[in-house]
Parts: sequence; C-alpha cells; structure tokens
Amino acid sequence: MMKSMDDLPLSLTPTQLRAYFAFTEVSSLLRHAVEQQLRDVGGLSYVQFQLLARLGDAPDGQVRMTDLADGVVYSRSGLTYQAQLLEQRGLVTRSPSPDDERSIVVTLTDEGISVLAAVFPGHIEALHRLLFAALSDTDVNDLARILGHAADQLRATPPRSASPRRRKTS
Amino acid sequence: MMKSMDDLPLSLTPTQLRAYFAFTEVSSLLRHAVEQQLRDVGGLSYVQFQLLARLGDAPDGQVRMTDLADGVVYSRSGLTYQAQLLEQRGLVTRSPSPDDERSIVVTLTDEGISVLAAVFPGHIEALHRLLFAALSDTDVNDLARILGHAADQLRATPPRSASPRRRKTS
DNA sequence: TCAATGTGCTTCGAGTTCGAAGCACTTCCA
DNA sequence: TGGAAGTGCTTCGAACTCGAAGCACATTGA
Repeated sequence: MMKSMDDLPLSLTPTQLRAYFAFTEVSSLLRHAVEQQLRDVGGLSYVQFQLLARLGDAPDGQVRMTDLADGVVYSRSGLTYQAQLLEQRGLVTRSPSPDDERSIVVTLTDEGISVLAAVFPGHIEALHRLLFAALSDTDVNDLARILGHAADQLRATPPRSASPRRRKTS
Repeated sequence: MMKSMDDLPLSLTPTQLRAYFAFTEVSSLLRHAVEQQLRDVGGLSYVQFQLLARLGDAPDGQVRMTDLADGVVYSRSGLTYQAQLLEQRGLVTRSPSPDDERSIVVTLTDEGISVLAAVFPGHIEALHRLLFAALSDTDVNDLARILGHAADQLRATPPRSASPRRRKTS
C-alpha cells in the first residue's frame, strides 16, 4: 500500500498529478468564492472569518494570540494587524492573560458573535452549493478520511510557527 | 446518493465538517511548505512557480496574459506585476500577439526553463514527503476522482475573471 | 463606415502580508 | 539568585495583492 521510504521518485504518477492539480484548483476556486460571500454579507476577509470562527469554537470564546496564529497558519505580525482591525470594529477584545504576563487573550464580543451568526448560514450554503453538491456521502466520507491522514502527515513534518529564533544549521 | 436540490441545509454533517476542516488545513500547510521549498531553491514565490509551470506546460511555451491569470486564479493587475518581475529576471519575455494587437503573449526563456528544471525535483520530492507518503494508491485515486468532481462543480458555478465591466443588476 | 460597446492590459492607490528586529516577561540551570 | 536562553507579542519596512480607472485595439450593428 504505502511507498517504501527509500525510493526517491523523480516524478509523480499521472494519478498523483491529477490529484494535486485538482486539489490546488479546488483550493483556489473555493477560497475565492467563499471570500466573496464573506465580504458581501459580513464585510469580513477570509482570515477574519477564520479567526472569529476559531474564537466561536473555543470553550470560553478566548484564545491566545499565538494559538490563533498557528490555528489559521498565519504570521504573528499579520495576526497582530488583523486583531487590531477586529478590535477596532468591536468584534473582539484583547486583554493580557492572567497566567502569563506576556500573553494576550483574544475574546469574542457579543457584536462579534452576532456577526459570526449573520455570516454562518451563507457560508454553509456556499459550501453546499460549491463543494458538497457534487459529492456523494461516500465521497465526503472518503475525503474526510484521506485528507485527515494528509493533515496528520503535514502537522507531523514541520514546526510551523514558534520556530526557533535562530535555526541550528544542522 | 446525492442530496436533493431543494433542501436548504442549515448546518453541515460532522463528516462534512471534518472534510472541510481537513481540506483547509491541508491546503494551508501544504502551500506554506511548498512555498518555502520554492523560495529556498529557486527564489520563486508560489505564484511565480505556477506561472512558469503553466508556461512550461503550454505546447509552444506561450500563453496570453489573461489565460495565465485565469489559470492561476489571479487578478490581472497582479499578473502584470508578477510578469514584470519575471521579465526583469529574464525568465520570460512579453511580446504583442500577432493575432490580436491588444494581447500580450508571455514566453518562457531558456533561463526560465532551467530555473523550472532546477526547482522541479525538489517540488516533487516535497509533495511525496508531505502529501503522498501518507496516502495509499487507492487513496490517491479516490482523491483525484472526488476533487475532480468538486473542481468541475466549482468551475461550472462562477465566472471568475473576464467578468463584465458593469454587472447587470438583474 | 463609424459610433457604441466589448476586451486586453497597465497604472494607481489603498490595504494586506511577511520576516527581522526589538521589548517584555518567563524559564532554566549553574 | 541571577544571567542566559526561550517565548509572546508588537513595530517597522518592504513586498505583494487587489479593484477601479484608464488607454488602446477589436467587434458589432445600424
């Protein structure tokens, strides 16, 4: 089933190529479509929606800055910028963590919750229309399983954020 | 198998959610990893690599600006910017089309071809390591099929570039 | 034929993104 | 205990991205 570890392949099989191209294409098109919907309805960028969604998902609606950045695969400085925008719009608040004086916890406000609620149905509808409408239940199940493995693999391989300040060169 | 067209779903099934989250996560992580590899080896951004790859794929190594932009799901002004960068680095040339005086055809230079050749093996290796190593042949096959359907669906739904200058508001 | 409309590309300005550098706090360990 | 190293976040500058507006050529149709 799995390829052995020590063969260095110089090319991809046609099927792998198809899978890769289809993946990138779906990724681009889906993202653009979703982005437009989010902007039209809630005036949110995709990143902002992701941030609010993660906050909405958190048990107490609070997440540390770094965890937010890692969660959406985003630079820390970029997150600072976006968090400022969201705070100015009153959708989140930022306050120092009681546990660690360095940390900032971002909290969803009531306004933030209602914006999230306003955007969500359209977001779901778009996903149905653009993605799931073309897929059978079996397909969706397979997709979740396969991409789950891929995500595990990707997460296992590289430390993404919080990388050491100066990298040891071997 | 397929959902009927007229039920407006208010939420996603847990499996759909898992599929969607796994998809976005793989998309982000894979893109970041690939981006880093491309920048380290060839000094190329992901977009630039996509552009060169498309040119390398074209029968005569020539593609119109608009077709390039549509191919990589990119704004036209953004493409103008990137094409200038690539031209300054000598990887492509831009020349007016003989057919249509307005069109510009972008052509891969020998230098562009060799940069592409230098980057490709590492790109393939990264895909194997990050993505395909975790997937069986059957998985890859399923992935290609399922995402192929999804891409068809997405392409069928919205015209992306070359949208009318002023939209008819119904 | 020639105005009206459409298409291909670029310029421009505003907003976004990132990494490097820097500051503040925390942890480690001799 | 106290300096060194690590971690969390922000600031800064440079690069990138997009949409709107504009120019030039092409197509349409009266």
